[in-house]
Amino acid sequence: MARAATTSDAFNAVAEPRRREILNYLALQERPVGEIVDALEMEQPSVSKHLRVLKDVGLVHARRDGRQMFYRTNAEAIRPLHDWAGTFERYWKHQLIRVKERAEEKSGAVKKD
Amino acid sequence: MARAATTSDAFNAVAEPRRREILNYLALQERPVGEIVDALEMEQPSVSKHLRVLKDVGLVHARRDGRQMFYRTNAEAIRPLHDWAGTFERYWKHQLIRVKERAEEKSGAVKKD
DNA sequence: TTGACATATTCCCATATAGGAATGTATTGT
DNA sequence: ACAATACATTCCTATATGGGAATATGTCAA
Repeated sequence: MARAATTSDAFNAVAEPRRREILNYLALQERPVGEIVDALEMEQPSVSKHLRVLKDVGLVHARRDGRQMFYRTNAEAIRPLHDWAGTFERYWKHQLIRVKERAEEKSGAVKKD
Repeated sequence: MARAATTSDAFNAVAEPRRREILNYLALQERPVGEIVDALEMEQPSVSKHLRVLKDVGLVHARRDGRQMFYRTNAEAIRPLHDWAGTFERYWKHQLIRVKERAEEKSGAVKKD
């Protein structure tokens, strides 16, 4: 079997750097495709294709206004990713504590703040 | 150009569901490959290959003990992902506030708690 | 050294891109 | 209706898988 489709979920969709750039840009406010093309200096078809992927997994919402299509980031869809990564927070905090403890042992100092 | 390599960064590496399972499992404590195989019911070569990818991007650390290789999650490497997703936190909070406000408008109730 | 155990790597293949080029579609102005 | 504008989709191709099977490598025990 090949790799999972980028359209399968948010994890795969944000694995692409350009798509993260688009999400960052659209988080500030909704924008028509043309502005994304100009701002991020990407080819228009490329932007449309990335937006299609993002829309399919629910990471962006689209609204038509005349000839333009306005897109905006649906931050809510990024939460599962944040939550998953967050489950490791206690582990990296523990690691930092251990690093700090070792540093204090080495220095021989007993800080009391 | 094809899709970016899974070894290019943590984002690509965790896009694979089985690799997230492995990271979850190894976060609790270090484990030899054989236990991962048994616990997650995956083929041994498959586990070794996923571990290789995870190690290449720094998401796990390995330690040899006799014939066994013990792996453990390097939570620190997951922080960039958590941080990136976290930049959207204020946006989804805003959305929740708006949803709440609309709900209150509709109900016509003025809660004072 | 030989055999067994624990992992890692290689080979093969079906599949899914991502980018570039070209083309199709929707909407507006005249 | 027709041209122009703004996007979306299709076609093509090089590339990168991820799983299964087979094999190679590393380590320990006798």
